Amino acid sequence: MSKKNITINDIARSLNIAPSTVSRALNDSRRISEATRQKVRQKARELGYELNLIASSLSKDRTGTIGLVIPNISQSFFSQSVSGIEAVTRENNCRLIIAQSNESLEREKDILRMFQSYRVDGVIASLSIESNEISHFKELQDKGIPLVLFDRVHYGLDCTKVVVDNYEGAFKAASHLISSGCRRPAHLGGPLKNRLFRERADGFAEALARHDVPLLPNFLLSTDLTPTDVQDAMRLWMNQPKPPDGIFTASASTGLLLTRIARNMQIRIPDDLALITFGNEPCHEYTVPSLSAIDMPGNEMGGTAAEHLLRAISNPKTEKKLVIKPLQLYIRNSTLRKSMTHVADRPHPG
Amino acid sequence: MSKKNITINDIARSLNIAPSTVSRALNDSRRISEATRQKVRQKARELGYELNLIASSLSKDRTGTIGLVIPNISQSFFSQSVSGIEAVTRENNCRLIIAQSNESLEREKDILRMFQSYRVDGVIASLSIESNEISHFKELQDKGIPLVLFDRVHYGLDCTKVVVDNYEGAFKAASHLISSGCRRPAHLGGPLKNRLFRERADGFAEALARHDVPLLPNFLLSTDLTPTDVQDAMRLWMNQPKPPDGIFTASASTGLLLTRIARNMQIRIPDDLALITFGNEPCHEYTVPSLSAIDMPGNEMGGTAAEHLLRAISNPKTEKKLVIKPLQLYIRNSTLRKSMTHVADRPHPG
DNA sequence: TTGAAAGCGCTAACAC
DNA sequence: GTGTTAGCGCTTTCAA
Repeated sequence: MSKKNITINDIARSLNIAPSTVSRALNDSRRISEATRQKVRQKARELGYELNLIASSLSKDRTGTIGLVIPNISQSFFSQSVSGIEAVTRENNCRLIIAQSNESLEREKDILRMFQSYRVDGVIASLSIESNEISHFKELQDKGIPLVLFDRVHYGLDCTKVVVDNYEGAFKAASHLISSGCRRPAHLGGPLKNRLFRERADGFAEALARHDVPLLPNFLLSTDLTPTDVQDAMRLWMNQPKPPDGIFTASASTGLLLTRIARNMQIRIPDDLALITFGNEPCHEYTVPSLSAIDMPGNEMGGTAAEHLLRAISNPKTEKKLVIKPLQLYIRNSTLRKSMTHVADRPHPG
Repeated sequence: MSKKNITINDIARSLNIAPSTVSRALNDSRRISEATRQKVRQKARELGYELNLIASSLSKDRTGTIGLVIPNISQSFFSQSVSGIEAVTRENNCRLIIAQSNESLEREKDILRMFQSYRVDGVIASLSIESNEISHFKELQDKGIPLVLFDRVHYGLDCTKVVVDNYEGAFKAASHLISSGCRRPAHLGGPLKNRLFRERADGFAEALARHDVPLLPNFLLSTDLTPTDVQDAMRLWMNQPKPPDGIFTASASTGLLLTRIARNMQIRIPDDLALITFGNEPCHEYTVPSLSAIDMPGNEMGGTAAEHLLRAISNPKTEKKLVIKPLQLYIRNSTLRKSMTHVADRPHPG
């Protein structure tokens, strides 16, 4: 029973003017008299006219839509990013298509194909774990579609990238462990083929070196951070005569898992083992003890990525930048050791 | 430097056939010879042709896109729903536009307008808290756009709705409190103008009645569930001579808040106070104690909603249904009281 | 089975 | 300022 949609032709006819005039009136063109502008807008409201974005897109060869690919929307970092991106796109009234790669390269390729078919004006992406190969992004760029990467970026792509200083964040985290009294800090890291994890590992190692704390054998692990990996790492470490007294993990979820494993192993945090994670989930405040973390400014990173993309869309010659966002250290109870003051449970700052 | 996009005309020209033939070949029409079909597909691949969905949508008057409005993607229930919906839409190769209302009615209206402009083929929605008024959805339906609601539904709308049995879930939760030994259970509920919260409150009350447990004065509160409300409720209850010995909260996040407040008030869970929440967040497993919950099958609800919508799109005469999904009780440590066995920390079933 | 032609609703030259 | 006209890339009659 769908009422036929009202078109500009309907408005034109009922006003005895040309469709193009209606279009101009509706688009706030300068070459239109105020009188007709009013008249048209009035009639449009009266008839319940809604612009057909599809037709408009086809003739303008711009859809006003940007595509977003993220690995997984349920990680709070990414859902924050989405909010940041949405805020900006909305402000510039441009639409957003979101798709999850679920960490699959195949899916990521599919999504980009879909975006191309959709003729999105630009793409924002955070790479899947599997994406070592990036030809699909290159193809996208070859078609002239602007691209901005954030967080999980690939330096082989010539585009604006919004990242955090993983090295510095890891350095901060490790330094914090040390200043909390840890003398045997360990790092549970991600796959080193990934630059992001390499930087985190390097920052960790450098902090130890800088503070004259020895990096013990096996105390810097690189794994895929699956639950099994985490379990194995803990077993390996805790079965040593002298296990670590502090752990810096390369991902937020790993930290949560660690609290559970530690509890089951009867290891007390922070007394036996301090813990700090790269990445901050809301849940970090609710665990016992609450978890210290390096917080990644998802909202802000998303916003910046979107701003850069919009700029690149309106001016393809826009310079490509590497934007590095600052990281903040949230100190909670998981790194407050015996000797130190206890911080009452409360929401983290900001 | 954008390579011009290849069109079916390019293919047609280079093959010396008509564009319409190319279209038929590409769309697996039946009225095409296998030979030309092959030829065309071959050439298309060769030239790197990608369908222009915009043009296709305009001429078919179907976009193959459905719009999704949810209050907030960062609640795990909703991000699960998104996954469920995505799985189904993807299978039927149809695209998804996601937008968040952020619990704002104004924003929700905006989004629907945007969806109409986009000519989405259908809409799936979960209402914002503010959406008592639903004229914007009625307008959508008047334009012939199929609508399916899930979880946060409005019974004034004539459309398929996918919900859980809130009454029964609350009944289960309260019964569980009672069988865990609570004799003074309380309910921290949401705004009663909202049917969903009314049902939860009713289910709670009924369970008490059924088990001959008295519902004490002020032990069934209706609030907006803001952090302040939760704080106030706890103060009210705990200052009583005989405070509750078990709480059933109407939302998952409220439960998390409660654990913190309880800890600060030196109230032990579950010994002094058992706790169970309507809604289950991943975080529930990591709190100490872990939190018992009524789990809402987000993934499944989303999937069902999507299936129904697709059906309604392909056949507008499809019967509108009320689908009620079963709820599951996850028993964790927050309701395992002194007398009872301790459940080791581990991932919940399933 | 294929081609020719019209049209989806809008925009943008180009005239007047 | 406004109208005329010609597309945007595809689908879909209708003929052949």
